[in-house]
Amino acid sequence: MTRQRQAVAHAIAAADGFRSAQELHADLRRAGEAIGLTTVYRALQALADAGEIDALRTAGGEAVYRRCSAGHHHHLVCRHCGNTVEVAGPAVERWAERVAAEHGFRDVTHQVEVFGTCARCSR
Amino acid sequence: MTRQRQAVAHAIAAADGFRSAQELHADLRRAGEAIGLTTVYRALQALADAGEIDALRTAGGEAVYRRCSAGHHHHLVCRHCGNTVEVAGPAVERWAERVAAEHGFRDVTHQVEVFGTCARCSR
DNA sequence: AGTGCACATGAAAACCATTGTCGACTCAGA
DNA sequence: TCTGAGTCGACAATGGTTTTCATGTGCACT
Ligand SMILES: [Zn+2]
Ligand SMILES: [Zn+2]
Ligand SMILES: [Zn+2]
Ligand SMILES: [Zn+2]
Repeated sequence: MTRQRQAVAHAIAAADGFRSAQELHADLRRAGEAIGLTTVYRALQALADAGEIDALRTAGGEAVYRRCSAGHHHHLVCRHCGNTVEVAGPAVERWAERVAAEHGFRDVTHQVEVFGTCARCSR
Repeated sequence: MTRQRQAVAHAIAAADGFRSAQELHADLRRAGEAIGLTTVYRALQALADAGEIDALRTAGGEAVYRRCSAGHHHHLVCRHCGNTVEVAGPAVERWAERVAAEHGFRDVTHQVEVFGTCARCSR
């Protein structure tokens, strides 16, 4: 683990909610870290491959990342401020398994995201 | 509705599963339709805005579209052949509403996709 | 310290889906 | 036929991401 990768891992761990590669790069530079944009992309990809962070794509096509506790769970995301709540969904897990089995599908995975306006932003 | 938009609507209706704008454009050209790529993008966007097709983004950042029956539902997608089954999910709807309400979120939407290997592809 | 080597870095260039521009075209209505 | 609103599409621009490649760095072994 190099200094740069540690810096990226730390930056994403310190951030709340979503951060794009470019934002993280700007954050790190602002904090005085000497790191290239390419390296940030590579570090994020490595972290995502290792399952230590979660990656998804915005409607605009930008990849965004977030730190993510271990274990399977889903997210409730404020579409205004990006604030994210991790939620468990046993009902969804069972539903996904059942509906897949009914249609003969195997090796099932699923993707569930709930978007809304959080209490703070709707005030 | 112009000839070009009809062609796009027809092409996506005839296709099974996902198709990107560029693929549809290639399909149409191959079929002898004189249509520009820009127009395909605009037609797809119009159809998506009208709720007549479903849009989502691949992991590679490409936007893909599929014909989609009216009404709210989710999809069970074969990750090998792209074969798609529309499924209703009342249990998921309720779960999403409840979990959002518990955290004070409003104006809730959700995105649920189930991926697996279909019966034909797992043989 | 010196050498060798595998791997990480990062600036710049390439990539590529998507969007903007703008002149040409279509067609309905006056 | 004139007019105007709307559509089309070749081309250029945009912008996030990936690739390239020359350089740097950590590390084992002497
Ligand atoms: Zn919020
Ligand atoms: Zn789940
Ligand atoms: Zn299949
Ligand atoms: Zn639903």
